Amino acid sequence: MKKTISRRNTPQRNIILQSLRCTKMHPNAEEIFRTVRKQLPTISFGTVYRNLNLLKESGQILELACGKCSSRYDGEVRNHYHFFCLSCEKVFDLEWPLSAHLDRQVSRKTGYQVNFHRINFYGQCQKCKKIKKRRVA
Amino acid sequence: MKKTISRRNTPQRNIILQSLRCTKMHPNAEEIFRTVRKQLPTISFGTVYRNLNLLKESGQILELACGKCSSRYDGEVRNHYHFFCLSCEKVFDLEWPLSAHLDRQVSRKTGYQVNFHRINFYGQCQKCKKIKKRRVA
DNA sequence: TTAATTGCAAAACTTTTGCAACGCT
DNA sequence: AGCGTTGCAAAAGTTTTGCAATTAA
Repeated sequence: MKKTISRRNTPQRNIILQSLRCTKMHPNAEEIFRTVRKQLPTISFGTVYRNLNLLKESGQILELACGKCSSRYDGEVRNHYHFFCLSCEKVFDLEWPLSAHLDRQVSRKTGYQVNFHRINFYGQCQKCKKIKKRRVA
Repeated sequence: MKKTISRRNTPQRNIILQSLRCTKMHPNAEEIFRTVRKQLPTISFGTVYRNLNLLKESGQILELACGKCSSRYDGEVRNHYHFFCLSCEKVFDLEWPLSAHLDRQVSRKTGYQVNFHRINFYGQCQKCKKIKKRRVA
């Protein structure tokens, strides 16, 4: 008995979604705003946030929690894991097999209803690893 | 060659740390502020945030990212996984064996230097699962 | 003594919202 | 026409910061 909400097909929404599908940078709302404004110079910050929330609710994008920094968004909705570089703050997609049974296992053991899980890895990306090394030497 | 920073032992810092070690509620900064103020009525919000950041940097507490909601803090620093209830927004510790080799495996495969990982499960806790059922019935 | 820390208030930053105008369907 | 959506600006919520006073070492 899920309430269906009618949604319009606006250029703002389409361009935001396209811009997310065209990048692997996991941009935050401000970066999305700056990108989209090149095509739609009058778009507002409020519209960007409203559409990001709508797209998230309808399952067309993912929102990645990121500690104190602003949320980042991902146009690839097939579940996958992420690596967060603690130095440059970039986020990378991992090609790593999903632990498919994990949700069911945790569900059974804990009694929670588990819908999905996320795995985040933290450390230094290749570039920042090198910079660190150089600094120490 | 890590720079050592001298730290003082202030009642504010101690009480914040104690309050986190005494709870499994994963409170946010505001809840910590309210709790600590019972013992230290003059403590300020700025002091709470500054100490949470210092305690996090020195590895005495964990900060849990939580999407758009404010960060939550955990006094149990032994790595463990969490369950986030999407309905009541509570956070629960999981007693689940750590995937100890995962960091090394991802490191080897990707070339990133992986320091640690987090696994977050999302869904409905026991209580919210029941409420949802009742609503549908 | 002195440098880290505190309390306070203001600022910075992220995200949401009220509202009138606009434009899909 | 009807109502979802937009742009704008103001507000709300979270976290940081400047500064003078305080305090642990």
